This record gives sequence, C-alpha cells and structure tokens, in this order.
Amino acid sequence: MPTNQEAVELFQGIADLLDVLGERFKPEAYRRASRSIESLTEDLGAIAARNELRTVPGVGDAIEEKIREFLATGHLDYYDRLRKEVPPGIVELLKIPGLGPKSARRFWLEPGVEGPAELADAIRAGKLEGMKGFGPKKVGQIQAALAAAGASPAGGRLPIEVAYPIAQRLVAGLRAAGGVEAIELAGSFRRARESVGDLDLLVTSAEPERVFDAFSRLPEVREVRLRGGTKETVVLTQGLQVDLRVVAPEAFGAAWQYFTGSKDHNVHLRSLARDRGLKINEYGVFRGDERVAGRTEAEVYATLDLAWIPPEIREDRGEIDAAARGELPSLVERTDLTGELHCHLAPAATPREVDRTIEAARALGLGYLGFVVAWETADGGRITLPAATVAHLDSVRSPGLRVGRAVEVGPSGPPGEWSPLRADYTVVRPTGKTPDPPTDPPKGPPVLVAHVGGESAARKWIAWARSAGAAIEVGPGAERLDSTGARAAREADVRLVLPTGVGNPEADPTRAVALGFARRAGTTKSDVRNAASAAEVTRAWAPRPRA
DNA sequence: GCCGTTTTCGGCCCGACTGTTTTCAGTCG
Repeated sequence: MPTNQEAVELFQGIADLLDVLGERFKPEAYRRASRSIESLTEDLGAIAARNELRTVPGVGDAIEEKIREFLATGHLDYYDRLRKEVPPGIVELLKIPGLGPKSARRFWLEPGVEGPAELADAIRAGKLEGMKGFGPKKVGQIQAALAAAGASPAGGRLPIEVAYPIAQRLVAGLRAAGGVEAIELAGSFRRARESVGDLDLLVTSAEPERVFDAFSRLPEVREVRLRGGTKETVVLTQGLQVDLRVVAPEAFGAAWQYFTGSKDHNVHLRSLARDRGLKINEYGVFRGDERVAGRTEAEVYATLDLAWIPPEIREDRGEIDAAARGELPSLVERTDLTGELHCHLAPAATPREVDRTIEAARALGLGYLGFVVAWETADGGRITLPAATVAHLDSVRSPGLRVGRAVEVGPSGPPGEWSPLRADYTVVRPTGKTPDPPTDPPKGPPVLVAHVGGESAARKWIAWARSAGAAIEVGPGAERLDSTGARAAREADVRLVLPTGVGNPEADPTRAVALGFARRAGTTKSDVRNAASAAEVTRAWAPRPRA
C-alpha cells in the first residue's frame, strides 16, 4: 500500500502539471490536499477504511476518488494522463528560482524548450531575444539561476535542530549591530516544524537601512538576493535563505501572525475576517481604512473572537474552531517540567561533573535528576560510569532534588539484568542487534523508552510502551520521536518524556526543539511524565541508601 | 477542485519586489 508521503508527492506532482497546463484554481486545490495529507498522523489507508477521507481538509469528491484509486492500485490514471501531456523537463523548470508556471509554459510553447539544459542552450543561442517580458536583465537572472541549480541541486530543507543555532546567531548578530528594537523569528521555524526551508526574521526599527546594511554584512551571509524598503532576502553560506522584514511597532503583531503562518491557517483566518467585514494583512486588521488591531497577535485574534493560538498548532487542523469555542488545549510549557529522567554523562565522568550537573538541575528548579549509570551502546557494547562517580551521586544530599540512577539496556533481556548496579528505573533502547521491542512486557522498575526514531520503529515501540506502561522520549534527531510520533504516542495514551537539557551543554537546541515538537503534537502537561510532581515520578524509585 | 451561520454556484489571501512595463505580469511567501 502506498505511504502518505507518496500520496503527498503524487498530488504535488499533479499540481505542478496543472500549473504548467495553465489551470487556474485546481493546482492550489491539489496543493492544499497535499499539505493536508502531509500533516496527518495516521495512514490514509486507515482513514479510507473508516470512510473518513472527506474529513481531511481539502479532500472532496474528486480527490477522495483519486486517493482510493491510488491506495488500491499504487498508481493514478489521471496523473499518468497528465504526464503524457507535458514534457518532464518542463516540470524541472519550476524548481528554478524566479521561474514559475507561466514562464515555463511560455518557454515550452514559444521557443519550444523542453527542459533546463535546453533552456540554457536557447539563451546562449539568443532564442529568447524578442520574447515579450524577457529583457536582458531577466534573461541574465534565469541564466545565473540555471547555472546555480546545476552546480548545487536541491536547496532542500534543513532539520530544525540544525537551523536553530544558525537562527540564534543571526538574531544575536543583528542585536549587536544596533538599530534593532524588537526582533523575532517567524515562519515554520516558529511553528517548530521538523524541517525549515528558510528563516523569517521580523524587526521593528527606526532605521531600516541600518538594519539591512548590518544584515548584509553578517559573516554567514553569502549573497543578497533582493532588497527593498521593507524586506531583504539573503542566502547564507550553507545555502539557507533568510528573509528579514522591518515593520512598524503598531503592526508588529499582525506581521508576526502573518509571517508565522501556516498558509492554510492564514487563509482560514482571512475568510473569517471577510465574513465580518474586516480585512487582515501584515499591517493589521482593518475595517474600511480604520486599523482596529495589529500591535500584538492576541489583538489580531481577538478581532475574530478567537483566543490567541499557539504557533505550533497553526496548521488549519481544527485549531481555529477550537479557539472559537474556547477549547484550545493548554499546551505543555518549559516551566511545567519537574525533572530530568535521561541524563547521560561522559563514560569517564568525574564526581565533579556530577556536582556541576546537579547545580544545573537546581538552577532550573528541577525536583529529580536521573543519571544513566550504565548503558548498552548501539552496537551492543557496555559502559559503566566509574565506581567513584556512582558512589558520589549516591551520596549527594541536595534539598528538594532527588537524585536517581538509571540503567540503559537493549530490549533483549529483562531490563537491567546484566548490570551489576542497582537502578531506580530502566531506560530501554533499541540496539543494532535487537531493534524490535521484546515480546514480553518488562518486569521491575518503571521504564522509559529512549533513542527511538523513524516512523516504523516508532509505531512498534509506541505499541510496546502502551502495553508496558512505559514512557517515550520526544525530541530532534533520528533517535527521538518527532511531532508525528509524539501525537501517535499521545493518541495511544503513552506518556511522553521531554529532555530538559541538563547535563548536556551541547544540546541547547534539544530542549527547545523537543518542547516545540511536543506542543505541535497537541501535548498538555498531563501527557508528559516528567511534568508530573516529583513525588509522583519518584514514588516507584528504590529507597535511598543511607549516606 | 473545494467549499458554504450571507452560498450547491461563484468565489478562491494579499502584498512586496522585480523587470519591463506606459499601467502591469509574474513570482514569491
């Protein structure tokens, strides 16, 4: 059976083809359906089996029919027919920055160009001269874009944990340059999407020119792609595009809302506004010429009688209706976290490092801190912290902070059996030898599943965690649940664990990104194991030995 | 092709920027 991702690509492909064929509204309809499927947390096949495809936003009679055909046969006649009408290279042209469907169609129909390479040849041969709307400057841009596309294919999306430190540096750089009053990040970064295609920065400033100049001169900026009175677009050395916009303070909320998106969320808001005789744009909410809101996001939402909606769930997946009914979930906050359950130290960590970590936990106000004292590595090796270090963490008496021990093992044995060390609880991880969950539920102390990522592994381990009463860790990277996995876990009534960042100074993005993923999945405090009270979490831990 | 507390037909977010334009079209987000 085809995967959701294959359906996403199928409908995107149809949209591109329809675009080139000159269709007006169908392409957007297929893109809408494609985005909608992309944000599903369940297989299309399962939804189809329940006869609920029409509940997916953007799916109507025609697209439901096409999904069913695709699920049943693995292909789609309609798509195959469209592909016969358009040379494959014409769709490739759409990927060239600055070239859209109108231009691609004209190159195809007028000089008869059927792909990027042919277009480059046609330009060199002067075949575009005299084409209306394509003067020397435009042709030069296209030529440069074609060359750039050939040199570095796919300017793909960046994982958010990779983009995170880049974004922090850009913000810090702009602040240091001066002239900046408020500065915030928007776009899919703010919505905590797993990957970002670009970064959106929003600034208020009395001196936009000064800010743009400073932005252009940041060390990571490779080229300035465009610059106007209110926005500047640059490309960073590693290829990421960044948009910087300067807005007036009284419009900051409207602009932040607008540039945070998502597109579908904004379109929905706008149609609500229209129904009320209001107009929303990035400058504010207007009744006629009168601005009625715009300084803060909450103000903008309030004009539509909506509560402020957290950015992580602005995907037009029902959050607007929920806000209208006053039924938005109260999403987990950083300050809800009561402790850390998965703190790794270096294999040769000293007692001093234990103390430093405990200090960090105290600074965050955590009520418990579980150190992994022995662990099985991904390739089946075994590591135990130095005896003096383990003895030291047992001896620590820190008022208000309960220190615990965890042992991290593969799923093969009864958890913890191989370890000579007492453990308050067990962390289970898939290993190279045994990536699948054990058939029997674990016996003994409470269990946290960590280092699980990837769609199929996540599915299996969520099912196991459910039967075992275990929790699963959320966060960035291939070894933790992303927002889709977190939602699946939540829907299976499996508790989540969020990293606090304690004990891992390198992992600044980890804590923030994990929290974003959890919120994106609609997670509330009660879904998170390490947001319960310290007493509740540590109740099952072994009694402390006397010092 | 989708969608509906104004609609089952007639709409479909809206503005910045660029280049090529004598008033606008295309692209992008």
